[in-house]
Amino acid sequence: MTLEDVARSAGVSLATASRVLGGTARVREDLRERVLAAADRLSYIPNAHARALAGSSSQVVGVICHDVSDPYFAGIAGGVMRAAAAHGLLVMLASTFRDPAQEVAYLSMLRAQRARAILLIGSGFEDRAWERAMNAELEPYLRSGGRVAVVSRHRALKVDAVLPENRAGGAALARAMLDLGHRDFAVLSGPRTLTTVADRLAGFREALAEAGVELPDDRIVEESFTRDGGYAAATELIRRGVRATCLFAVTDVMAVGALAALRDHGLRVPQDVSLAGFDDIPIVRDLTPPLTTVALPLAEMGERVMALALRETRGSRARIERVGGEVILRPSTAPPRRP
Amino acid sequence: MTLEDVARSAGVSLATASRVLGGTARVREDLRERVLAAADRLSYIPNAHARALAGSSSQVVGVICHDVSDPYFAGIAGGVMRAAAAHGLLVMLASTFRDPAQEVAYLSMLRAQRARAILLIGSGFEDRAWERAMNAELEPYLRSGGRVAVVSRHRALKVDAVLPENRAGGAALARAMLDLGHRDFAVLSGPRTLTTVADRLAGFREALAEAGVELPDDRIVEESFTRDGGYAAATELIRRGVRATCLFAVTDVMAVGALAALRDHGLRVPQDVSLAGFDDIPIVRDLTPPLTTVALPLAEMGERVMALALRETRGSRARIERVGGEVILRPSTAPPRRP
DNA sequence: GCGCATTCTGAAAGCGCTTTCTGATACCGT
DNA sequence: ACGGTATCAGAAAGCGCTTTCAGAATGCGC
Repeated sequence: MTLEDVARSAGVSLATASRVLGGTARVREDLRERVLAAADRLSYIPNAHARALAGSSSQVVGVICHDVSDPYFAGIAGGVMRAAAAHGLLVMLASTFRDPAQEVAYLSMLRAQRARAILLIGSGFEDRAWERAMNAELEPYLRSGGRVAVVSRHRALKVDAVLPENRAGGAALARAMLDLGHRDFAVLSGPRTLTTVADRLAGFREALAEAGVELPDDRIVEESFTRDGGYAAATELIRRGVRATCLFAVTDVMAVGALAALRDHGLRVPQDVSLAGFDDIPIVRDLTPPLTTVALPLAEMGERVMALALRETRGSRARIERVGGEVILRPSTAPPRRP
Repeated sequence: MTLEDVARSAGVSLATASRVLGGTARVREDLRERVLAAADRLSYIPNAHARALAGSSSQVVGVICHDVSDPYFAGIAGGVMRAAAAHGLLVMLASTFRDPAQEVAYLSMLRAQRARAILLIGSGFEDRAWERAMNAELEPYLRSGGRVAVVSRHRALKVDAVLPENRAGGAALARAMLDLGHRDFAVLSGPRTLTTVADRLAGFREALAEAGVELPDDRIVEESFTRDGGYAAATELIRRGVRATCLFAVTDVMAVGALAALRDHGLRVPQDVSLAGFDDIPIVRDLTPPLTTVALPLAEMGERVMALALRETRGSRARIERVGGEVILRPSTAPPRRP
């Protein structure tokens, strides 16, 4: 079933049928209706490939994230899909499972698909080779008219970005904990080669330093960026006998694991130790105790990054939108027990 | 940068370059290398549209689900992506946000994209018009060689399917609760027009009936399929003064909301009331108390439905794979308090 | 050293669509 | 009633690739 069939069945030329279905130009009303009727009658489905090839448009945007099944990315992806739907776009979603090489590979595939825009969601890697490879893909893509926007990347790329207030959020959280009276901290960290982690940690540390509180390196445990990573990190801290009154997990997902580990070791939150996370994924308010965290408007971030990628932008420079960073105090943090 | 440029730069014909890059036929070693070198030198990126148009392959599979940001779908989507990556496929993911019309629209878009396979994830709707529209899209797609596989649909569609043991799981859960000594039940239900809900409910009810236990309709509260829906449903039950000793939320996500509602109303789980869910999304084991539920291997379901869609299948009939259904007893359920 | 079978390469025909470009038709003023 | 200007339909040229089809080059046996 091709356009030609439709045209023939409607008794008009191929060009006219194309104009009607594409809405490209004015066509006399009666012809228009005949074409539409024919298309309907034959249940014609246009071939997106032929369209893209001839026209060079493409109704597809590509999204690359670390892992869709992680609530953080799932939340952002939800926002992206909503925005895409509003524009009649299709989304190609790829999970790299945190493998830099996969990310480059997907980028290249999305280029081959002539995606109208490419969104990179989630932390970049501190890795020179990866960075070079990414830029080698991105730069020609941009030059060929592709649009790129990112969430949570470092500034190496000169593209539009939605930037969570990682550093400021970390700092705000630290101040909030200091205000509660805490002086002994420990951090459950993800891989520090991820910019997101580095930023959150840096902000947290700086705010502590400003208050004259040290955060020695042995108070930072580095584990994978998952629930089990959080569990392992908290367990390790306990094993080491670290006597902190407040734990900061750099993501909520890790905090969930940490909470389980603390409970399993007979520590009560917040009576024995306070625990805070980062992201405000939906579930954390339903934990027991509900988790103090730094809020990020996940779905909105997805919508905004999509909007950035779609905006007309001939010549204007990269736009940065900062979001979130507000501390949400919940019962998982409390003043430290008087010794 | 087209294949022609590569061919010219390598000093071979277009056809030869195509054969080398497509791996379609044997090409003399030295020519092969020259083509590869030229492609690399020019950082050639093939045009997937031209490829699909000429060849009729397509490296893309389409996935339609209700909502990626829901942990249930996110988990399955994770499995799908993993399987897709293993086959070098790209995934177009669409969220319908539970709108049947959207589902049909996406199906049509994916057809236009000539997706190699289309996966429908999640409950179907009990809606004749929708069913007709879906079949009208699906049938020609299948006839044109497209592959379709589903997770959790009813049998109206004659396609490969991964079917969670909704009915059997509901029944098994009911029996487990009966074994604990419960006789007074209430159900926090999602829209019963969704086949998934209907099946879980039916299984649950049947098993109760077999034990001579009634589940009157006023013990079933129907709310939206979300955390807040669960909260609302539990609140409504409390408002009505229903004195059940065991609550069954038809999805874990609803159970999360229900747990919050119960706590907010001063009811302890499981001392005052037992609560069970369905799906075993990752978070529920970290709730307080950890939630009894019926396990579904989400990621595996994603991988299997992808495998079904990809298998060679000239002529063979639709294959059904049943998964999950095992009751996981956790502390959210306990014997009822002796009155 | 010749003929034939066997690879392998190149020319060319599409795949289904968009978009000039050209030509036909209708409409306006005078 | 006529030339000139808008409108609008149709023919045809690609978009970048795959894949026949036919022909060139190679290898083999005798």
